[in-house]
Amino acid sequence: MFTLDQVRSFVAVAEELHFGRAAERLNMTQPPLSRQIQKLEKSVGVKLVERDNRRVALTPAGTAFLEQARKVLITAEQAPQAARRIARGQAGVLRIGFTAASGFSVLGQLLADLAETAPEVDVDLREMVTSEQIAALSKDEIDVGLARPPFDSDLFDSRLLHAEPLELAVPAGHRLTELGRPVAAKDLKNVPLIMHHPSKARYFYDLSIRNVPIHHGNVVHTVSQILTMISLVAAGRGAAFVPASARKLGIDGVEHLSLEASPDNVVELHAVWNRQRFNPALRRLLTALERDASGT
Amino acid sequence: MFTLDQVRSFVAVAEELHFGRAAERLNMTQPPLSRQIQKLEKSVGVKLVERDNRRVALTPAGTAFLEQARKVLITAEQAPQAARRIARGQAGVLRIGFTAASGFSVLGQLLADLAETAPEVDVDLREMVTSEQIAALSKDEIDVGLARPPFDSDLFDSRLLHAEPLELAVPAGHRLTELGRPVAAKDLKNVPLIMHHPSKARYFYDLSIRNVPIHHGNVVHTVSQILTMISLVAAGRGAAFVPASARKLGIDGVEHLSLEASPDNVVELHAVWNRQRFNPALRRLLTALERDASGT
DNA sequence: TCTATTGATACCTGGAGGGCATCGTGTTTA
DNA sequence: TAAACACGATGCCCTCCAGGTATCAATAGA
Repeated sequence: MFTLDQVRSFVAVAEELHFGRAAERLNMTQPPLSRQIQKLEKSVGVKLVERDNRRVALTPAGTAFLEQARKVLITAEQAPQAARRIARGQAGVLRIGFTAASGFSVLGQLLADLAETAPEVDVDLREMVTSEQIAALSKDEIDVGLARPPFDSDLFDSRLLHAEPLELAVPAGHRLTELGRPVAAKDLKNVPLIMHHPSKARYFYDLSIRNVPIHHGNVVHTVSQILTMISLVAAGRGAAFVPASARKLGIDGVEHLSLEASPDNVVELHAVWNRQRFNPALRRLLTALERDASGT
Repeated sequence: MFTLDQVRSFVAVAEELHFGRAAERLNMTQPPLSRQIQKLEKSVGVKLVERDNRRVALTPAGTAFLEQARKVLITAEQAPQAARRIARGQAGVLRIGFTAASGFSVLGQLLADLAETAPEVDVDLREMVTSEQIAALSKDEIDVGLARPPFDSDLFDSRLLHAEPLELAVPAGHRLTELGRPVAAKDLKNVPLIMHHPSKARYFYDLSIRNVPIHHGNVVHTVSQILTMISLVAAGRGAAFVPASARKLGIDGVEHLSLEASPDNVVELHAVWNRQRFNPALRRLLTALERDASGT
């Protein structure tokens, strides 16, 4: 097989139609150039350049090969460019795992920022719960997750994206809406509750019971998705603890009530990524987040 | 700049994700392969393969480069094929110069044969008189001409394509049409003649006066193209010596009469080409001609 | 803790590629 | 017509790089 240098030599000769000048252009002397062309012809198996002491011309095969040769050189020269752009994070694909809840809090703004700062980065969105995201990060199936802590900080790095309080979603016209103050634990004594699944939505489950002592007899449903909870609230099945941003969903028949202030009442959403597999486009995402944070 | 070998090495590593196995596939040992990858990364300017003692994986940039690398290899491997096909005469362009007169004798059959035996050969047709064809062959503007002898046999090789007698074209209803025998020189005593141009159509001019002693007083027009002659004959301006194949033109108002037999009365048409610039597709054309000749 | 695996490194060797000098041949010049 | 010239090919030498062997270093698993 021939080498790229031989191809370059051939193109120079084909363009100059003169070995001496071609050699000059290639910063070498004429003899090794002659030999390179001979080798190229041998490996292609065809005479490419017709030459005698006076005249250098391409054979028909040489003319055809010249076209191909240029194509080879161009592809070879362009090959590193895509790689470099991706390495700089200017292009490429960023696979983002997100929880349904993050979908109505930060995801929209985040995507808008990313599109502005790194328009050549394609985004691949996959909705999954936190535990699935962690697994996907380990298996290199996503580049970054929008998930709830805690994370194993040996394997994963993370950044706080968004913090908000839990609130109580109640059916419209519920008696608690007339309370005139934040809802306290004692107000919930006889209120039917739609609770988070203790393992599948462990983060919310833990957070809820840490803030409000639950009368387990009041729990009428156990679900794992915030959206499902809100639907059930709208259907009048009971009240539910949901992040403040769930207001943005604007579901009819649901009202959102603040809970009594507590330092523990903070729902956190983090961007998480695998320390070992840092996708350069991720840096762009983080830059976008920084701008976002400083802007707010 | 990187080499094709480095690209091949990278593709092997990317596919195996294991230096030892990749080296085996490349018929080499692992250490030089590691170095090739290092060099490639250095020349691309980007880390392409993430590796530690336990794990080999492509970086995002590496994934992008792999795609490009495969493209480079494919183009490089295909480059010689077109050249080889053309060298074998299986493809390419054949530029054919032809005289207007050959257009209605052999050209059609020749193109049909060529299309059958070498369908991938493209044909570039250019109408020109013999002298122009000779000049074009010298300047490598056509690959083969369909022309009249003589040719300088040092520079050009040729092959007889077609031989036919000269005939006399007369206006329909001309008194010679009632002769009932081939026209002889004496029959032309008072017939107005349309003659060939002595230099531009020298071949026909020489041939005509060699066969029939011309009364120069009878010459009413001097033209260089057979088609023009026939048109003038159809217009009743006089009679003209034209090759037998001119009958095929089927021009209304013209009748073709045989001339008295003579061994000199042979109009020859040759395929001519430059000995120094033999287009491989030409060999295909000649093969086609051979078949044609044996078939007739 | 010991061993197996695997990529990186050190060192050596053969071959490919480049440079210089020169040849062969065809063209131009005196 | 002979000498000078132009240009690609060839011979010879030298350098440098790719590849091989041996070994190291780091990690995972027993």
